[in-house]
Amino acid sequence: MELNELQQQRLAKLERLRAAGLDPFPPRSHRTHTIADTLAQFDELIAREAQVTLAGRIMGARRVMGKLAFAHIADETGSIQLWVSKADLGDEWFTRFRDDIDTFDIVEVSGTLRRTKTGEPSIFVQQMAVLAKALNPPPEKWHGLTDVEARLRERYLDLIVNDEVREIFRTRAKIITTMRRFLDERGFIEVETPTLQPIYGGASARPFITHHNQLKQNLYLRIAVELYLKRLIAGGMGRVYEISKVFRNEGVDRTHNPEFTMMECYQAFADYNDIMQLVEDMFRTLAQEVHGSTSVEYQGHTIDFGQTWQRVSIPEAIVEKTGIDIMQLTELVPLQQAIRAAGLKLDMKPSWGKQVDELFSEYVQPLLIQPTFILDHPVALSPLAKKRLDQPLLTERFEPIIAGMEMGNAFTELNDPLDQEQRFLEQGRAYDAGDDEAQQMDRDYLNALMYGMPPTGGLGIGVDRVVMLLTNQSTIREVVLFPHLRQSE
RNA sequence: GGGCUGGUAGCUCAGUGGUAGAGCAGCGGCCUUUUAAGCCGAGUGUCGUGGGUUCGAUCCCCACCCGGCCCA
Repeated sequence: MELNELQQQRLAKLERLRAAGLDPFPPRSHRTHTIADTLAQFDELIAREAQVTLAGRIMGARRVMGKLAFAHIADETGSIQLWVSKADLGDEWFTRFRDDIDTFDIVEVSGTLRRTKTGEPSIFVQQMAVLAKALNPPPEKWHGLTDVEARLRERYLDLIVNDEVREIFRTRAKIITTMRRFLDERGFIEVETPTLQPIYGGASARPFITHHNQLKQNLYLRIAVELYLKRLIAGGMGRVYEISKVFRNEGVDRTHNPEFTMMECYQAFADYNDIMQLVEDMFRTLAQEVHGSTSVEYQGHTIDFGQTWQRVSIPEAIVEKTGIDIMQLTELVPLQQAIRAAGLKLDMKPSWGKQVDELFSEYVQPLLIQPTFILDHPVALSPLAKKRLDQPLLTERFEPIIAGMEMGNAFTELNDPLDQEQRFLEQGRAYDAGDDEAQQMDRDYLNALMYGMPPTGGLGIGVDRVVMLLTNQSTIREVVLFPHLRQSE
């Protein structure tokens, strides 16, 4: 191990502790109270002159003044001041605290509780022990650790010094717990389906490929959970859900990480209208649980989950914002001509469906701040969704959009195996034509549908984006503990 | 992938074609009510990496690596 000067100084202190017969990494702590419990019961503990033993990391500066010193320790529940006097602690340990114990060391202290003259709750330390010597020094005490790259590469340090980061991940856990309880209470059964899949499907994305050595078989990391969950619906499980990582071989930006957490749920004998209701209820519940209110501040906007969401079909929304009527321009070339004629700055796409998607993503989606269901996606973009009976070019599909972000995807599931086969074949043609996000033919899934799958509503929610929304973060990397970064060495 | 921008001490940052700086932290000394404690003293480096130009490069040029912001 190559150590810099500061690390070597700390190592020398560690060796001095060992030389004095102390274990710098003893196997266990003997704390009697967490810091939060201590503070909650503070006056009562003072009244009966209780001896408490607390454990935590020394945070901030140690303020040593000859025969008296102050410091703070923090555990996972809070922080408290140490009053360290030579008289109480004794010469040997006072000197040791001054010379061989550093900021970031994890220590155990025993003593009684009092307030200082400024009223700050403190433990008057009579005994001290080292629980874990820190060899790495802390970052600067006033500015802290702010460099984004350093924070993410050493997320553990970020968590030690940045309270708000720890708070984001507490909230993330609460969101997932609440989501799970919400679904459990509605009779959904949580299931686990394969991460390693011989055929990938359920979304338009490129997969990661891996290899099973013994089977001599290539496998894909799942890009979605969808097709396995619908096999379960065909199998008679009426309501199922899964919360799991999915993997998409795509770039990294403000709203994308190559692995992310997806919640998917499917409900038999429901349609996409029922699912819209479910989404409204779920987000209202999440906001209420996290913020105690149905209204949420996000990046300067107040998002209101207290009322029914707006519902706008894609064709209507596009006409409204751009004047282009995709229902009148149902071929690629005329649509692109209209886009040029309207002077819109837009990439030209290889198919009508992709062009509609591009038009929507650029000129409509960013404007949708309040919770909105965007409805009726083109069939060409929705190979797993049921067609609208009245408009066969469109499907019974919706995407929940909040703060300009696509939060998920849902539809009335296509359960006709013959139509599904045609859709897969069409996807295959798209793939051959160069669309590397097109879906694969899944014969086993068709086989499941051939036993009959009830009319079903399904939903996928990007959990990370929900966490962004409810923790007011503008980038996904702030809500993922270890977001993907290139290797630094 | 493109444009802009950054990488200098453990951290936060300044800086210049002529032997590299500050604050904080750390180190030595003094100090029994501190809260970014105070006072005195000494030290800290692959200036992202590799080439090039130059008498001399951290600085100028080129390539590359790793970030950030914006665009695609």
